[in-house]
Parts: sequence; structure tokens; C-alpha cells
Amino acid sequence: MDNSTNFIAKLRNSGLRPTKQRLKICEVLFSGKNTFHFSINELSKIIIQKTNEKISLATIYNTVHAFLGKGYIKQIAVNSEQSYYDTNVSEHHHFYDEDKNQLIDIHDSEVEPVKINRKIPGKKIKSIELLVKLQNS
Amino acid sequence: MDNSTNFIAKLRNSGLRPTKQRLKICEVLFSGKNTFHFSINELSKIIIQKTNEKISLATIYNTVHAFLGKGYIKQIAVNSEQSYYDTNVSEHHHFYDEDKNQLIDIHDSEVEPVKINRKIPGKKIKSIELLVKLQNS
DNA sequence: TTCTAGATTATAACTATTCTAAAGTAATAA
DNA sequence: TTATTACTTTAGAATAGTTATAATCTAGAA
Repeated sequence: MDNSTNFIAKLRNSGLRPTKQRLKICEVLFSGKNTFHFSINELSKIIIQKTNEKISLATIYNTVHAFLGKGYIKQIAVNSEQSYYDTNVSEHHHFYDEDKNQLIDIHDSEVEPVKINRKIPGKKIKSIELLVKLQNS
Repeated sequence: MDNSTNFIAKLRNSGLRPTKQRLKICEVLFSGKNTFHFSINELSKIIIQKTNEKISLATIYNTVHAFLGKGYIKQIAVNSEQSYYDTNVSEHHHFYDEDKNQLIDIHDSEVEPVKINRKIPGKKIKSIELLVKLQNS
């Protein structure tokens, strides 16, 4: 059973039709051994590099939103210029290098777990994001 | 010595000309006893409410950038739809209520201090932002 | 094979933000 | 004061990221 078979099942199981485009995006996002961060534009370029074919921006946006909804990827709040996404959906934190415009994972062992001693009535915590902005020293 | 005198001195001391618009924005941002969060659009509306006059969006953007540069306010990374700013420049963290689109301060006593046990060569930490996203429970 | 709901696409539209260049104003010096 | 100059404000144009639209296409079911 190769990767593409896996992706077909993965998509079907979560109620998404395994279209050519979605499979291609799965390949790009989930075939490598490492997780990574990307913006929509970067993803578009990676797709062209790796597959020599272009997927329309609209479809990339649609697919990224669908994958977000299914929890395949997550969004990272960095700044308001563009959205960043992460193929690592486990709870973890980030350095953001403002000069290189680059996100770097912070591993659990590198930071004390964040503990919030306050509750907001009627609300539950959806996510905890820690962003450590870096500048040249 | 009233507020506006203070703001004139404040602006002059940091090398910004105390123009009518900048003074007005100072009033709106720094006269109240509480700090608060705002987007550019919200600020524009508050100015109109409080002074019955409109300041052009370009000037508001300019001024907010100038004030950011001088450290009068700080920016908060919430999402990529728009920028949020905070008149409380001390290091503290936030809840973000995604349903109400509202930021809520987390006080120091409500969270353990964040400690990062990792250094990135050639970089220094510029800021540590913790954002706790909330949803209806 | 046919049908249909869902998917893809190019492109238009929209929103937040930045740029431009003309007109206005604060600070300085005479 | 007045004149000069550099900085500021402004409307509106331009740009970038994202979302909406509507026509075409396709996966999956009948």
C-alpha cells in the first residue's frame, strides 16, 4: 500500500473527496518525514516545484481550509501580513525570526508547560499559542 | 498642567511633532484610566465618537506606526485578518475570544512565567507572546 | 453510462494596508 | 512677525492576501 492509497483513504474517511488536487496537496504536505511551516504562496510554489503542475490559488485556499477543518494542519498566528500553517498539529510553540520571516519549532523539552490559572465563564480553551519573536543580536 | 500639555511634551520628547491629529490620538489612547486593545478600524471609530471629527485612515496608520516605534503601544499577533494593538506595553499575555473577536488581558498572577531553555545563535528574544484562544463551551 | 452533488478554476470583488503626491502646518531663523 | 523648510496630513491610487462567483468539470452513486 503506497502513500497515495493512504491519502485516498485518509480523505475519504474524513468525508473529503479524494480529488487529483487534494491528493497532490497531501503528497506535498504529508509525504516527507518532517513537518513544516508554510504560507499559501509558499505552498503554491512547492506544488509547482514538486509536481511541475499548478493548482489554482482558489483550490489551494479551499483545500487548506478543508484540511484545517479536519485537523490535518493548524494555523499559526504570526502577524497580519499573511497566514501561516503548520503540518505539525501537536501542541507546541514557535520562534519567529522576523528578519528571515521564518518559524522555528520550540520543542516541549525546551519550554515549561504553560499553565493558565483563570477561567472565562462560558468559554473553553481551544488552543495555547506561544510565539517568541527573535531579532538579530 | 493638563493632559494635552503632557501629550505635547511626550511627543516632543520622543521627536514627534505634536500635531493636532497626534494629540487627538494620544487623548483617545492614553487619557482613560484603563489600557485597551484596538484595531485600526476600531480606533478610527473611537476617534469619531469621542471628538466628532475624522482623522484620515492614512494618518491613523502613520501615527500608530510612529507610536509603535516609540514604544507607546504594542502590536499583538492574533490572526491574519487585521492587526491588533495594545495600549498596555508591559509584557503580558492574552485570551482571544474568537466568537466575540475580543482580546482579554491575562495578568501575571494568572500564568506561570514562560521560560525558554533554548537559544538561537545570533538572535535575541524581542518579545514573548502567549495567546490563548477561547471558544464557547 | 448517466446523473448529480461536490470540486476546480479564472477572474472579479473585497479588505487591510501601504504608497503617492499635493496641500497644509510646526519649528526655526532672520 | 515673517519666511523658509522639513515634516505631516490627506484623498485617493495601488498592492497583497483572501474570499466570492459562476461556469465547467469530475467522483461516486444509481
